Amino acid sequence: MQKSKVIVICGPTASGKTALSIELAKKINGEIVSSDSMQIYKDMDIGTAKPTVEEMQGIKHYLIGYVSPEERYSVADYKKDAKKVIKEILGKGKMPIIVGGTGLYIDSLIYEIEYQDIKFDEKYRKELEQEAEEKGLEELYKRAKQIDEKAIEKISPTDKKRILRVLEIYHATGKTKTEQEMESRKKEVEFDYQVYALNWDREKLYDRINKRVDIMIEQGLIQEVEQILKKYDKFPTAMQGLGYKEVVDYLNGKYTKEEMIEKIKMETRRYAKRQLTWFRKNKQTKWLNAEDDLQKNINIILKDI
RNA sequence: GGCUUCAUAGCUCAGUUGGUAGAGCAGAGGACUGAAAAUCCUCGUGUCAGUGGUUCGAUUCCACUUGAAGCCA
Repeated sequence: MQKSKVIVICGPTASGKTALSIELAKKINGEIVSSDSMQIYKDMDIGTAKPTVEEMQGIKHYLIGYVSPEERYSVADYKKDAKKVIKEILGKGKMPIIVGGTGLYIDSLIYEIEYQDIKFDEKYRKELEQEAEEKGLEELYKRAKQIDEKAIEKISPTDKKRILRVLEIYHATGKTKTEQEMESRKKEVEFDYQVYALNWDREKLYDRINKRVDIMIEQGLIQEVEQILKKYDKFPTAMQGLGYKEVVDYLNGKYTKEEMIEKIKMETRRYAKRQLTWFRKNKQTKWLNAEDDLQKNINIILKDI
């Protein structure tokens, strides 16, 4: 049996993914599945540039604003949620369009990465962090190397997150990261993913990013953050979002408003660069010039389906 | 108008007792499997303001020019 087609539209932040995907969805009876690690959260609208109801033009969007900022969310959750939604859309006879900038989330789908059902061990994480603080990271690096020498070859001795992860995987499953990763890619990819990436001339993209940050501030990003801080009291991952952590620092008096705005712009530009590095890795991706007419790019996609 | 100080990477500045120079930031490239908007790695040639002079050799010393800052009138 032939696999169902699923469209994927990725690209750096502020590249015009939202507009393209909505126009495309209107043409092909599609529905949109977000693949954005920050848009999943409730009440974080302005800073994550969630599409507004008006922008959506009646096109159904999934996986946006459905998780509390107090919750911990990971790729494993995303993979499960996204697969469910894609099947639901296909079940209605519609075309799923995956849209977003979180490369890790997109890869979990297009490479059909399987995540074991394990729970996050808050206590163990804290123990490791404390140990890293007291004894130094080298200590943990050595231990991780004893467990999984192959995995550690690719990890820098200063990359705390990945060192901890090697230890955590072993602690939770008794397997090494290397073993776990081999097992995670055994399953055949279920759908026929057609991946497109949007890009701009670098300077133009940076210009769009800078302008977008100014607009976010005008739209009330600072007030949005204040409300979130009032409403919730823990943020395991949500406050890593660009624009959020910087506003929090500003509210704590760490910098002036102008400094904060410049910082958000700079960090967002860097983020866009990292996204491009990620998307370039997939050689099957078709690159669309976002500076071209929207219809022209839509026609390119239409030819493939 | 006079005096003083300064002019070095996109920016802020080191430095060379005369042998053509290096940090931080910015920027670029890369990695990435349960935090990923996170985390981490690599990368520094630039008429040393301009024109002359001294010298084997000047970015460094001298003169002039230009520009900036400060002080005095």
